[in-house]
Amino acid sequence: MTTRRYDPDRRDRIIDACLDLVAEVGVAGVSHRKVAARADVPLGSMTYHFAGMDELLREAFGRFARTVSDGFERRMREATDLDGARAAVVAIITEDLFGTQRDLVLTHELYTLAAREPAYRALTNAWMARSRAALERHFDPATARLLDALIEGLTIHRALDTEAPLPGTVTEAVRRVTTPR
Amino acid sequence: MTTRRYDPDRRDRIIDACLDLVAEVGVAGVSHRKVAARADVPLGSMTYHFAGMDELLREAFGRFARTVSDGFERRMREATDLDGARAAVVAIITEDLFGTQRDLVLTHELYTLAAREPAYRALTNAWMARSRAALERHFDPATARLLDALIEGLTIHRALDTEAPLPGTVTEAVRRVTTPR
DNA sequence: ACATCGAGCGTACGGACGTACACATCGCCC
DNA sequence: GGGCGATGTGTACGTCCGTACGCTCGATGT
Repeated sequence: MTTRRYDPDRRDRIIDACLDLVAEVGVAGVSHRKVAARADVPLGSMTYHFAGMDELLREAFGRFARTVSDGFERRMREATDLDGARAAVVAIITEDLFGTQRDLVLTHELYTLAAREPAYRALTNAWMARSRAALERHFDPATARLLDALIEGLTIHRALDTEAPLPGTVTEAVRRVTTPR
Repeated sequence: MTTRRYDPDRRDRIIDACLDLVAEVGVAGVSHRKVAARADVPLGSMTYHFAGMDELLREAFGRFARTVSDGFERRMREATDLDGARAAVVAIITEDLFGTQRDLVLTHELYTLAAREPAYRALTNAWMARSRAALERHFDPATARLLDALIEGLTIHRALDTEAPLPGTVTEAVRRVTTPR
């Protein structure tokens, strides 16, 4: 029989399907049924593995945040000196985060949830704490904080503003912020 | 008779009710019925005044963006010199935007829509263009751009990060970004 | 070989949703 | 004053939703 009984990755597959779906149609557009179809699991599996949509979303965004955060940390770890660190920050802004529509959308969906519900804020807190810690390998705490905010803002504006950015803008921004006086 | 026939503000009331509702339960949680109940209009009015939820949301967020943008512009217009402008930017970050949970949530809801659907990106574009123009009363274009991004990032981090900000952080950030070398 | 048990599934139910459309009510013009 | 477009409303329909729950069937121990 081709029954699928015993399939230990099922739970993971559901989470991944959920993330994909959120990226496509937004939190507003997901339903147990759509996720189930996308993950190719029976509807009943949804309530079996997750207490409700909220639990599923929290796990999905937890995974997402961890993934992005890992990339961030790697970039910063690979930088060996101050200029390298600056370059890494520029790369994060212009390549990593701007790169895929998917990550952009998911990030905003998460922020939106976090803005309203404290449960999700735990995820954003952890994420930001990791970013700051990674930056503090190379910069003093106050600068790390500013840099983190700057990364956020530049990323958003690059994504949500069709106006072409002036070349060198990002590099210049990083230089200013990382230059105390 | 207490019939409500002729009530020219009805359309506006619906839009306001929609914004309130979005702030409370998110775009994911709004429905024609809930908006109608909140605005105290019959369900039929919804489809009568708006072609669909999308049209309503676009109008609602258009109004919201314009309102916030007006405040921003006023702040910048009232500043008379460079230091005044810097102080105005600090005030925007620490008072205006961080002030109310409602505005925070609505901003993110809008960004989320804009991240996925180009139709909403027109709104964010216009908003950002106005911000930049207002900043350019006092700063050169490149700096205005950076400042705008910085405002964005600092606001978000203040809102989504429970870690208490170091005092003077914002002031220092604005000083660094507005000091070319 | 087979009994048992619990993990996992399919289905069916009640409710909320958006929308279409027939109808009520109004302002206006004669 | 009374008929008639235009404006606005109530309702009913089909769709899709989440979840509860009884049943199936594979794994395991003997």
